[in-house]
Amino acid sequence: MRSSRPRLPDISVTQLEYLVAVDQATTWADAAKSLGVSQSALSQGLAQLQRRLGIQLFSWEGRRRVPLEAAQHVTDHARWILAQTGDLTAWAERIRAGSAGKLRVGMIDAAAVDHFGETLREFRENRPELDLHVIVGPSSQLLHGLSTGDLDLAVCVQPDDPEVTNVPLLDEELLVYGPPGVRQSEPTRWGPWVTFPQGSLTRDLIGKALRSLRAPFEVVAESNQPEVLSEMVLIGMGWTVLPRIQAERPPASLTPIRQTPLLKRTLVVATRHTGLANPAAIELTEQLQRHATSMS
Amino acid sequence: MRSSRPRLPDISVTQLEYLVAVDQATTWADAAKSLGVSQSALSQGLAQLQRRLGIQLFSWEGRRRVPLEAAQHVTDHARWILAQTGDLTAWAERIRAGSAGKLRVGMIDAAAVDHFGETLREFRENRPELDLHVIVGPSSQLLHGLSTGDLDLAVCVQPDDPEVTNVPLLDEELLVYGPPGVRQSEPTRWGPWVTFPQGSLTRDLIGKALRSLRAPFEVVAESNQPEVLSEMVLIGMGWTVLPRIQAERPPASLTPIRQTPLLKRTLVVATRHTGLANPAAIELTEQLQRHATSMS
DNA sequence: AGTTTAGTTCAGTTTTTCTAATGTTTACGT
DNA sequence: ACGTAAACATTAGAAAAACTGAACTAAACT
Repeated sequence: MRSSRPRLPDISVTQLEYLVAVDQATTWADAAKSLGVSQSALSQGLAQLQRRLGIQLFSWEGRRRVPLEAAQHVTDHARWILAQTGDLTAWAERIRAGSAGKLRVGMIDAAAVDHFGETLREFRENRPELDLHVIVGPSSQLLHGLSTGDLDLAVCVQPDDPEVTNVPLLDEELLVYGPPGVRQSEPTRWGPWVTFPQGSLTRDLIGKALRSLRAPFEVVAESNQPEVLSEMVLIGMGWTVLPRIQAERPPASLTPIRQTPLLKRTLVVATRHTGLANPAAIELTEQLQRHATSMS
Repeated sequence: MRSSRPRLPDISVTQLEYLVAVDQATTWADAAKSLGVSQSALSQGLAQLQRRLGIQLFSWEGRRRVPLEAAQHVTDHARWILAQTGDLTAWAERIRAGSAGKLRVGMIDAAAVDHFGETLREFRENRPELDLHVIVGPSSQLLHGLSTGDLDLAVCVQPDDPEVTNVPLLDEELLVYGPPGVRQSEPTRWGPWVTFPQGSLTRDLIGKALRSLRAPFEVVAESNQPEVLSEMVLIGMGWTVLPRIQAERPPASLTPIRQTPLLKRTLVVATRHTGLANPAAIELTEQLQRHATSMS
């Protein structure tokens, strides 16, 4: 299993950065500016990348370049590689700085507010030297942040993504809530629904659970904010499915249609699996696990 | 979640190549030769890498350089990054060549010979344009090959490695075999054992299973080749645990101590999880799955 | 002590990548 | 329709990076 690779054609990290930048900016000139290089450098760099890979990544549409399908694949992969090299330099930085450094954490709202607010506060308090940054958002966004290297760690709904390592923290029970005055009835007569937007992992779980009960899943309103969903249920827009902790809390407290949960969702700590783990990330994970088990 | 990274310090792919080359060669001069560059280039490149990372990777021992502990971590990570960029260029090459290309497959002996020999033959026959290369070895070696980018796909014992995606193929039952003439007895009186060498995944499974039966696990002989283990049992060296298909086959056919299996091991298809999958790898995986299910 | 070995350093060259300026094509406004 | 702006390419030259060959240092052998 001796390697002796046939020497990779030198695709440079810089060129991959160009590719990602172009994907995020509206125009190549913008992308160049965001990287602090000339527009010419970016243009030449991308041309070079195409030559080295030997495939076309962009085509023309009027006076602007549009990514071919191939470009999207390469860009995704490039993001991943950049995240990895980022891990490498970040790790080196930590070694140099004697293990303090930076930790960027993502959390879904329920985790940040209801389950682990206290954990987070405590963690931050105990490590004043750590540059801790917390981002709250839906799971899908957090996972994207992980894969682009914008986050080191995320507490989110358990994903089905092999590119991410996850360790379970706790199970949350989700119940069905209807507008005030609605009484028990068979699932087939439930709905319509107000719930999380498309792309939400929790929405997918809810959809699956309802379908397996033969309940219709017609969605009439969407929001990522559970408080908004609660309000909509209260004003009679429709039904929803939420974790108890989010639904049965002032100011818009709901009462469930039935006490038995519709489904459970598992909250996990997700990370890029890297051999070069951030010690702060490890400690936070351990602390989260401790708090999670002490809660259940 | 806009990225706008702080621009990575230019860790170059070439420098990472130097690092793994140095790790594999006995001397830096050798490493340089294996890459086809001057020894001076390699020396300067590594010096540069240390400066960019800001940490020391090597120290002195007499007139030669020895890797510090940090170097090992960085090297492992570098291997991974190189494998990923390798995937990128390989993918591009496939696109260019109209989806033919190269596929390097690893298999453990039982898979290559007993379970999937026919599958492999058929696959190769149906794709004469494909440059297929098969390597047979123990699971641990195959997994290492995956992580270094030397293999695209491996059929091996299910590993516990988050860096690798695996899909189960089939379960194999492993039974306990003793020297000729030995009769049934309680597990505490089994052994001594001839089995796979340290580091073998299957050996670990066997060790665990035996311990849970309170059977002693004293090993008196080791080999990666099941035929060798069989022979050793026949000449009375000790006991062993093997898949039925490998133990009960001429020329050295054994009979099990008891009919109930000691444990099951799961064979899987393992790959690096890359968004840029090799279509040939996908097809082979599917074919393996079909054959596996039709067998059970 | 003399020679070989392992790796560094230096000077000069080649390669790569950059900037600045200019060129080309398309879109837009009046 | 014509001038102008926008989006990217191209070119030339400068700057940076990477490489080679040769000289250099220090340890290890003989």
